[in-house]
Amino acid sequence: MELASKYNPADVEGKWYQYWLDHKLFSSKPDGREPYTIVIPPPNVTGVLHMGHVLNETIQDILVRRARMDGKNACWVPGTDHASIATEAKVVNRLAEKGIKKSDLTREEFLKHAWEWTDEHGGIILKQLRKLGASCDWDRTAFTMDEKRSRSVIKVFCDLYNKGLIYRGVRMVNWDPKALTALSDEEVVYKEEHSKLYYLKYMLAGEDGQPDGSGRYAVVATTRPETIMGDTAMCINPADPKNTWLKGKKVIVPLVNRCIPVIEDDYVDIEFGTGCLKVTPAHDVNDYMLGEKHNLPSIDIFNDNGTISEAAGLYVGMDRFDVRRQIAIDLEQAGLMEKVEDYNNKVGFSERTNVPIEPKLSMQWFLKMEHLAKIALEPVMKDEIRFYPAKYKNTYRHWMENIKDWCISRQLWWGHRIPAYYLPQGGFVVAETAEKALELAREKTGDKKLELKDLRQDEDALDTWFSSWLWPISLFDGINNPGNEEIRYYYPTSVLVTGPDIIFFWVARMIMAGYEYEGQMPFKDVYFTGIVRDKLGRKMSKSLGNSPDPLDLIERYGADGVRMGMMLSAPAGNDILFDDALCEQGRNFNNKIWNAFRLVKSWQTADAVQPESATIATRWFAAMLRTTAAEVADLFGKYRLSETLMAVYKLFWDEFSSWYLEMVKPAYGQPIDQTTYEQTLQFFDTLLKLLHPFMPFITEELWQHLCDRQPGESIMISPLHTDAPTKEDAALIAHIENVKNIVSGVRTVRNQKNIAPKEALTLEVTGENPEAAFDCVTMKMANLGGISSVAQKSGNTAAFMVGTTEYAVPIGNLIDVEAEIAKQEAELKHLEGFLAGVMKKLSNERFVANAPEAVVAMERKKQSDAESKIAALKESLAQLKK
RNA sequence: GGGCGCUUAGCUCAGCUGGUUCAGAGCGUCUGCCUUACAAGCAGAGGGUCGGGGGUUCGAAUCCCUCAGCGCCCACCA
Repeated sequence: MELASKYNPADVEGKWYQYWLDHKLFSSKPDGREPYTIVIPPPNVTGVLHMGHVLNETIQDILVRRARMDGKNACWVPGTDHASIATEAKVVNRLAEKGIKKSDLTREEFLKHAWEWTDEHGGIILKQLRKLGASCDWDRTAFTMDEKRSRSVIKVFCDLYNKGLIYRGVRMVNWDPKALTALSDEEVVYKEEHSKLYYLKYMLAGEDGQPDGSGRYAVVATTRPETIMGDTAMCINPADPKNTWLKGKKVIVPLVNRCIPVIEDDYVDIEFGTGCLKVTPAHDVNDYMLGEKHNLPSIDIFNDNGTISEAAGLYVGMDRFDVRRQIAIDLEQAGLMEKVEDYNNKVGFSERTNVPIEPKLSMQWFLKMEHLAKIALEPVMKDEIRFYPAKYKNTYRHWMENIKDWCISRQLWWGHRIPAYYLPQGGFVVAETAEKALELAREKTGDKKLELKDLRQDEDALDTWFSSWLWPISLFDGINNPGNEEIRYYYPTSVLVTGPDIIFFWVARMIMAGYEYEGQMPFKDVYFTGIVRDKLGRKMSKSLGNSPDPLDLIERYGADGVRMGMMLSAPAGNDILFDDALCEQGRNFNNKIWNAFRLVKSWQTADAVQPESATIATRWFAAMLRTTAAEVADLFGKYRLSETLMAVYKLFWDEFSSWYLEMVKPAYGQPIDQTTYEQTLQFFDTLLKLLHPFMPFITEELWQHLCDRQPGESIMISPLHTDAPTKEDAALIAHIENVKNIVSGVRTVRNQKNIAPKEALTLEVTGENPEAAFDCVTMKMANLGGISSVAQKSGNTAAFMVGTTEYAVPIGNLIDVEAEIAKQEAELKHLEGFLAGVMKKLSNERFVANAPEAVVAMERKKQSDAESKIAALKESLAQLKK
């Protein structure tokens, strides 16, 4: 078999992915094994793969693949989200391009377009995931709006309604004037804006003031002068001395000339502006509260699209921002504007359409959250559900403890339609189907002649998250079919991998639904990833053009290379500074593995006795492997994946390739003994398995080549088994660590003296040789002709220390006495300083008295070690100076 | 305004309940090598006193206080 000297991912990735699919290796069914379940955070159905997905899905795939090799029944369920508002916006835009307005279509016609769009673009992202190597059980692919999921949503809505947790009412909500729908509080993003603070004159009514600006007036500071048409009161703080004169008065709204009362409420901040607040109950949350409290009328001056309504009387039909500009001019001209100041304030924007939201009174459906928050808080605080990193527990608690009711209705068509049916005689019923609704309606009204056509279903759809929050349950049909085999087996899921930005949108609500509908947590662990940024720390964005196309990266570096690049810098919860160079490192590592494999497979075997150096090498590497495998298992348990990868990386590159393979490598053209060869293949097998979760493709390719495999065999389902490290392992590893240091010492001498690696040297050990048992390894690795113990090293040597032992390489006339003296004197100085520090500690009575014995003993050992090193150095220097 | 987190080598980060191998890793840098697995490589080297200040302690990167800078989340100040 011929292997190219460079690994080419394109040759193997597609092949093995198909192989895994063909042999159904991703599929999972309940059985006697321990389940390991992950549900994918469903990407938007019409979305395309971006770097955030790559991070998230790579982590999930690593966890799932590892669990599979640990002998668990791993099930990773894929799917997509209908993303109500986002998708509807896309469809609306697309129709607009064709010159079609949404308002010209019926609901049915619009939905037909939406489904076409979904069928056309839907699932592209899932196809892209396959390129990454994602081992999802594709047969389970779900959609939040497919039949089962939809039925679950409707059933849950009805249930919550019947429990009295869902209600309908007129409330102040966040209105998106572009999407023409209400939003939940979580969908509003506040941004700092440079705006103006306008100081408006409100003339006193009656004898004191005149509408033309002469006479007495009060000044109100506002950022939104365009809302004055909705003013129904002015409010002052009763404790505000500078405004007492206004008590009980009436003022005139500028331009509008409406007479409104001055009310008093300690809500008003005396320090802000003039201490006078205009009250617009229809267009500000706080004003709404004031309006309720003081029984003020409410004038809704906006249309749904943000233009001024008839009710305003002025500027009718103009856009809200145009009015702001115009009214400032008009106020100025009327002499009713005292001044304008620059001002920074926070403005709420719609998360999806990015237009400023308008607080608006409207009839919406709400879910009461108090009960749900209560059942969901404790399990997280008590670590029954563990957050990684744990700091998000605080965030979670704060939200849960300050929770408000969830506005779940959206004035959209793309989504789950609210199953409420209005009756001709008023009122409504809530039922899972129209037929059941009719039954209920007949019961409720006593009118047996009611027909389906008499009922009118609510036009609104549900918030997208009202389906996502059921995801871990609905994927196993636990809502429609409670207690079924799948839900019992796979639920609760093992871990949720997601970003902290959706902790409220999704994570918290899934926990609520989990306890409400399954009586237990939806997942045991939550792994919060960071945000993927570019190497300068900027968020990736289309406008900056700093977001690489994942598929392009895969083409350049291979999927394994990209996965590794991503994971090299991905500690849980920290932002990821992504750099192509990391993928390059990943690709290089692939190549390293590839070439190590080529070396091993190039060896011819012979029926020969295993050399002692190889015996030691295999014993040592076996110890190394056990030790690292244990470390890896531990790190996996803590979700410290980048560290896990680094541990395996170093094991393969440094320990296996640079040390082990060199230790056992036969001379050029020579065969290797059978024992060592088989042992090496065994090591390779385990190494590939340790690597497989991180780099599935190359490991499968090489594992298949490692020995003859049967069709259907695969590394991804072959168990990873390693023994626990032993005490002897640690001792052996420590010895070889010394050997490595000795070898490095000799190599440094070679480097400094320009001695070719081929030229054999000899080594002198002053005094007893502590690593004599490993001399054969030292000799091979450092290319030494011999190692001898001497009482005193010979002249013309380059010396170095390992531990407390002095080693010397005779280098004949290559010696540079001056340089050698300088080097040793520098070391001597350093050691003397070190010893002085140790002595200071030991001469401190309080240290000796208070510190634990072991610590004091350690200092004593440091002292004696330093003293013996110093003695050796002094002797060596004396000799050099002769 | 409230809360959380961060500040350790040029870069990205690890250092848990204070004391052995505590000043580390990877990358980058520098030097020498095309040595028949790998130049996407090999061998070697240099580099920080742990943001500033104070405190607790026999002993602090590690605990406490404080200052500075950065980041995130939440909040109705018009």
